[in-house]
Amino acid sequence: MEPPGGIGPAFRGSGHAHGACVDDALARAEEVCRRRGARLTPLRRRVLALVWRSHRAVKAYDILAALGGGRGAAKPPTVYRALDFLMGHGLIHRIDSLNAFVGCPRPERGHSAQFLICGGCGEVSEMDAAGIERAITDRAADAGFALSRRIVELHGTCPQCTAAAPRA
Amino acid sequence: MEPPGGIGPAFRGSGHAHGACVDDALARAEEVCRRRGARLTPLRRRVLALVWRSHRAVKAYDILAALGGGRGAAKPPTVYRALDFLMGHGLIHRIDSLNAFVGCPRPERGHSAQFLICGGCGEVSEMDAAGIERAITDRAADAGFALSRRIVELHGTCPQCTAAAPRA
DNA sequence: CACACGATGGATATAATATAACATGCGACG
DNA sequence: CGTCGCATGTTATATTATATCCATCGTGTG
Repeated sequence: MEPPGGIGPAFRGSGHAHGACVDDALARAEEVCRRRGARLTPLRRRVLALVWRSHRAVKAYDILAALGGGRGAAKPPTVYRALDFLMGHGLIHRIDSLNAFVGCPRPERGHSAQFLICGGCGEVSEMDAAGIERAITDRAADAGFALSRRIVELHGTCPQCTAAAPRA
Repeated sequence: MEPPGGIGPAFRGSGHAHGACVDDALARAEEVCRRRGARLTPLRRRVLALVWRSHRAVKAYDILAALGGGRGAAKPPTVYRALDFLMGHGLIHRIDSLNAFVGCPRPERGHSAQFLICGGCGEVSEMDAAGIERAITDRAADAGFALSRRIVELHGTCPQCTAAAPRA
């Protein structure tokens, strides 16, 4: 079974049914696209499933390889275009500090997320913390700065990895 | 007077004495290195000055080019090594969402910064907002997550560019 | 002085990430 | 049927970053 999911504000322990988790994500994606008249083509669906293979951030070239990087196979633009589409519809997020991508657990809601990124297991957990959001909004307003994109990527160690660490 | 250029929470207008601003930054860097026994060599100093040429984030390969990218000239590792040194001593910050670097206006203080990045003029303003910091710390603690690096990069439009914009 | 050592930077090569530009297939719709 | 637009394929290249090995230089030590 896959490494477990950092969905929701807490990292999850080991036992979660990741298959169902992926299926849910794909179902939500279908729904979102259907409502918007966007086309979740087989390629895009495949890329989305690959992003959801784990709860870690996935690199574009790993997706490329998984699609079959050899001859007659996928080329970089194919992957980047699919990723652009998925990002455009909020189905995945880019983690800039890793040059990598994670599935969004709540694509329905336009949200501005914060990410907890564990350096031990690599899991990425998405939060939508109103307090952080508000502090940022307030401070930007103080500066007269009109916000567009907010990037909050928090690196550290998740509870499971902290517990598993032999010692400091 | 504040150190210039996007320093402090406010963006500055056009007229500031940038030469003095760079000189100050270099002087602060000398001081920081001296106190730590670190060597701000001519190369590193030159790279730092190039980062400070503007208050925008500077790309590694632009620095490379400015050092003389031609024959007999600087190669990528030279630049990246200098940048690593400067980051290690808190003299510059990396802006992950731009793959670029900005000078740190307050290298003396270990701080965790937030960046306002104007999409119009490209200026980057560093903040150290206690409220944002606290919200992040609290929320990470809630999740049992041990923070190491915090990345807060806020894209948008600065007051000057907003004012200059023809209309919405 | 001779020498070892560590820090610095040079040189070569390549890895990793991303996009530009143009071509092809294919379904919708008049 | 024609053609329009979108998705994808194809080729090439741009951009960002690192690995590895080597040369130089100052410093401390025998």
